[in-house]
Amino acid sequence: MGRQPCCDKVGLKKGPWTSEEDKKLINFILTSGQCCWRAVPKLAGLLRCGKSCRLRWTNYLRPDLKRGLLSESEEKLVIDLHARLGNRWSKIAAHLPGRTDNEIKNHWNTHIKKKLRKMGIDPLTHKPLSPSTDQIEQKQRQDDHNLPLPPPPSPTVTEPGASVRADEKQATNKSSSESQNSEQTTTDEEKSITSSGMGTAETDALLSISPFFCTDEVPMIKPEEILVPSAPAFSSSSSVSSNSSVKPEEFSFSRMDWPDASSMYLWDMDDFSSWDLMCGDGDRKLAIDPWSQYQYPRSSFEQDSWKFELL
DNA sequence: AACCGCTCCAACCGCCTGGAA
DNA sequence: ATTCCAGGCGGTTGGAGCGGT
Repeated sequence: MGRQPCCDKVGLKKGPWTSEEDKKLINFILTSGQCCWRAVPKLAGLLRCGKSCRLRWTNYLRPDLKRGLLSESEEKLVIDLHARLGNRWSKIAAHLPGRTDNEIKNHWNTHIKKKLRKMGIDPLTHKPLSPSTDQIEQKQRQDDHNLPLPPPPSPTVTEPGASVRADEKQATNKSSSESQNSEQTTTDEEKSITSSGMGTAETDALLSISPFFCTDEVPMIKPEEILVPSAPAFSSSSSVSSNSSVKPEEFSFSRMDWPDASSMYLWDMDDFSSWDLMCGDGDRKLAIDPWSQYQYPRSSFEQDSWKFELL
């Protein structure tokens, strides 16, 4: 028996979200809280499936999201966590306030993997690339550059047609199964991983010896500037959506400081500069323009009765 | 200016999991 | 014990943006 689709897909919109849709979703979530995602599109007046709404919210619209490239320290933490947890991005994201699993996954695939390879580190095993792995990586680079491949070696040496991706998948599965096998220990490991405890000795050593591991293109965000929400309703992990019924009263924003106004290029100001949704009751009002936290001085957000907590 | 190739990331897809009935 | 459902998760893809020619 086949699984039912998560929603009736007939007539539903797909693809990039418009600012109008974002507004509707944000307005709905902030006024009604996160309830049954399947019901959200209908209640919010969106022609989207609930899953799409959930992803849009958790990966992009959540007010506690930190934007921009990962900082050096965050990258190190991701590398360290990946060495311990494998491709369990949501678990990794849980250790990086304001980051989503999707974001970390993308950053891993587009930046960190390459850096590690340049450093001669296998991004799957976090160990120095073996000669055989080197061959695979070379093949990968050839693939990347669309160079013609040499004829496949004998099947006993390397699986013909075994792409790096398949290889990675195997490793990922292996990693995953290993992780599952060691679920008990993983939990313990996770307990031992904290934001302040970033970087295993190996990772630090690798980072320090490599001339290639350059994070200078990354805007620095000081760890002490990272704020986690004080209300449990908005944990930084992607599992936040499991918390149901977030009421505006329970909102607390993390502070996302940007070095200067030039960082605002990240936002499409044409889309959002002009709207100003408000919610709340009585005197307690909250500007729910999620971007406003980047546009206004922090003091703008400390003057109301909303809770903010600086770690 | 036009084309091409590459990079990056938002969004989608399908499977998995846990809880309720 | 079984089925169904909603949410979560990880892998993959499509297209916008950018730089090079």
